[in-house]
Amino acid sequence: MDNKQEIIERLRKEYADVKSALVYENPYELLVATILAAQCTDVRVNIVTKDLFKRYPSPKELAEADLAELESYIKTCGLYKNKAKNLIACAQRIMSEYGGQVPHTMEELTTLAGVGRKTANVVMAFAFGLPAFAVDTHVKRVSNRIGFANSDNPDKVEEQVTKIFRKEDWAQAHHWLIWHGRRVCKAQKPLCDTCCIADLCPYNNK
DNA sequence: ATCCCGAGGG
DNA sequence: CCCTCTGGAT
Repeated sequence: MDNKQEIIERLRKEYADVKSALVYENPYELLVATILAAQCTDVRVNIVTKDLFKRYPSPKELAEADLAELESYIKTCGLYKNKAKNLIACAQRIMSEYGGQVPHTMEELTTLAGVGRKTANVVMAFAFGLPAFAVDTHVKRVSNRIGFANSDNPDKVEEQVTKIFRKEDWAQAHHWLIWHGRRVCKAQKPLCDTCCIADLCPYNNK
């Protein structure tokens, strides 16, 4: 078993129980929550969406939302002017082009305002169970440190990492890398002393 | 001061 | 490649 496969098995074991911090019932809620999550913590998103989805339970209500009112709901998530405008445009397009249903392909999802490659991959993987791999800042940082990727470009990281993990592991691998990045392989003082793959990691051994 | 489960535009 | 958008947590 080569080095990378051993790293994968250790991550699988270490984070066997973890799942997304953004757990939502349907594609609409996951899509909105993921848009709100840009440059914002998952904890803050979960607080905001509790009230948000009472007021806007489906794309229909969100498409008819008043901009200023929507902004007041999501203000604490940051980047709120962009997000509020995008959310309304996004919901309007879901109503007019997709019959009120969130689409499930990369091409369709990325035509929605505020939805880029990362958000589209999250929706495909976790709302529709499709083989997709989303790269966020944690995934990018950890992948580069452990030698699974060699780029600052998220699209390039996605391309490189998806070749290393088996397709059936993509959804879980996304969470392994996120949780490893948050708990251990942190941006600022990574906890290499207690890391489960420290002996195999190029970043720790350089 | 730095980062957070980014996207869009130049 | 660069920049801007943004409040909150540490």
